[in-house]
Amino acid sequence: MNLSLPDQTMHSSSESCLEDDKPEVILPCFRRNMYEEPLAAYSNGSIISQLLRKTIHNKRAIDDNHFYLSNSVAAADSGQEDQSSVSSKDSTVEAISPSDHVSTGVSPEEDHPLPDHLQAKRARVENIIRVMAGSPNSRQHGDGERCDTDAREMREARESCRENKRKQRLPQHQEKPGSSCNDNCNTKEEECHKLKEQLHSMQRLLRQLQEKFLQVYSQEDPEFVVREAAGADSEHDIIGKSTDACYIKSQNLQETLKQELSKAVNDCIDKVFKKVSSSTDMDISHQQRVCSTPEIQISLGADRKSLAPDHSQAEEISKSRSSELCESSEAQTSQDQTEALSLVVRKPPVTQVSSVTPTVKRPYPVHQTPFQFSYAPPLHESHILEHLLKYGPHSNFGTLPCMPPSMDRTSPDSVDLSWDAVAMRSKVASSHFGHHHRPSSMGAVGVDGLCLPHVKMESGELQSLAERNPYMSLNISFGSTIQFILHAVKLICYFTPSIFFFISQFNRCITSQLIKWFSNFREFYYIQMEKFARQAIAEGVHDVKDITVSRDSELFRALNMHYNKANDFHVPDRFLEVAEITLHEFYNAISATKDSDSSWKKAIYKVICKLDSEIPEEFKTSSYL
DNA sequence: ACCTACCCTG
DNA sequence: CAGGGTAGGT
Repeated sequence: MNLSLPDQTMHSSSESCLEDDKPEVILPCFRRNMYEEPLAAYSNGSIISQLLRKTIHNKRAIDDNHFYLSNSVAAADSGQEDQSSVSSKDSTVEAISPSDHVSTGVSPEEDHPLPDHLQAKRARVENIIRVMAGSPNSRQHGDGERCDTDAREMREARESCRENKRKQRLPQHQEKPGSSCNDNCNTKEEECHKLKEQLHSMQRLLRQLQEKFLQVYSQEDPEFVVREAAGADSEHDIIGKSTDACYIKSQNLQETLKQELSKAVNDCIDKVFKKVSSSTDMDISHQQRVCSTPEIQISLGADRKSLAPDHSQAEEISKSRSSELCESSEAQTSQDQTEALSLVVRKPPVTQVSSVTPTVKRPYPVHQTPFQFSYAPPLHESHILEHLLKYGPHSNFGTLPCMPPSMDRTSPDSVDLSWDAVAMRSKVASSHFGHHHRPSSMGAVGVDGLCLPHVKMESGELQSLAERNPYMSLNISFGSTIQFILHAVKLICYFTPSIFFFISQFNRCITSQLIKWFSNFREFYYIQMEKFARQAIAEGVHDVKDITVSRDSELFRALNMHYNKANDFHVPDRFLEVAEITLHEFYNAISATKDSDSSWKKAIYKVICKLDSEIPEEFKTSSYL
């Protein structure tokens, strides 16, 4: 833990790290996309429908594990080909994204009028979006910088909301008359934020999808690109008259995507390392060594087709979601992070591990690798780091090896929140972490893998560390994960050595959290001591020697209930001794009326802190956690 | 100015 | 257990 760093530097680094959205980094590869201009021209309300219309309806892509995307696509699908499912769709979509209901002139829904309640809902959503469009913060999308600014402003607005909440809790009674209005405003504002973020997410997500589809079709059917480039007419042709053809193509889409993505894997890795090695002489041999560890070689040597099709696609979708839905997921939960970061790392179920391990023995690039090492500055360190953490250096950080599928779904939240939380706040919502059962992909990485001193560790050391510590050795692929992340971190440092400050901020927040916890524990301890000391005095105990602390003592039970509720830890005898001494100190001080002094406890603290014991080694590792 | 302990509140 | 105010130390 490094607490001696310049705060201002760290703050500036970390804050900008976390407050920036990164469409600029994510999307450079899309700039050549012919969809870029139409995207920018679409209104807020129409863009989703337009994009969805362009998107090939691949029902196989609809995976329950990816509810967000599935609902988006399902909405379009059902609108076109299965009106009977409208009502069920509505119930599903309602809580997901209002964007799904927003349509334009080409919407098939026009041909099939919606039920009244759906129309009302649609009108409501459209109205909200119109309000957003008219707000000062609202802008047309398709411009990365603007998205960036929007996201930042939304965060600021959320912070402002949070600030308002905080102020409302203050005993300032003058706010009473307007409190309900404030609540309404805040609620509405939050709703707008949610919608806005969801829109952004959907736009980016769909843009990625378009890019992928475009590439696929450009190879399978060069005319497709020509038709697409021809403009709206050809688009209508594809969407309307040629829908069947699209569907037929969609049958092969999954396989094609898989193949294309797989083909890109080795090429990208090779290119990246060639570029890196040619651009620097920094320890590149080591990095290559890291990337060619036997474990990784196994994966490299594996047949690309060995990637299960479903998994491959799921991975693809997951990747998209990983990046696109960070903000929206956070917005959907609409919760401040109020719970402590789980520092205890637990093993995920083995079955879950095995199901995802094959995909993450190594980074998986895709054609549209948003992060390119040749991409010129200005890239803020936070861009790179966040992107790496979201995508990995080759766009696949969303499927970390030690993340079971269930966590995979929440990975965007987890990743994003991890960094957000640790840098902005010192706490992380447990809901995002699977209620403390979250595997340690980020926990261990954040605390250990990215801690700068640890970065210097060789991968072998990390592996052995993982093996020694059962709370770190989550599964067999933990080592490769660490290697992967270690590698990513090193590469980050090529661009931004000052990432160190971000890491420092991370540690600072972790430290602050720990300080708070220990402070609370300590507080409870001394409160109990004072309480029982006064109780003894009140009960007429005259001799301090009459006050003892044993395992049967009420004091001990109270403390044990607090620290060791499950009673699964054998409290050392030494604690009883120290507790008794503490009690005596309090008794004596109170008896001597020293408690009239405001700092009378400090003398006791001084005495007690000298009695502290060494923490046993085994306790530090795992077995008592 | 910054950090921390202490204290209080919810 | 967390958040926040305050006081005191550096």
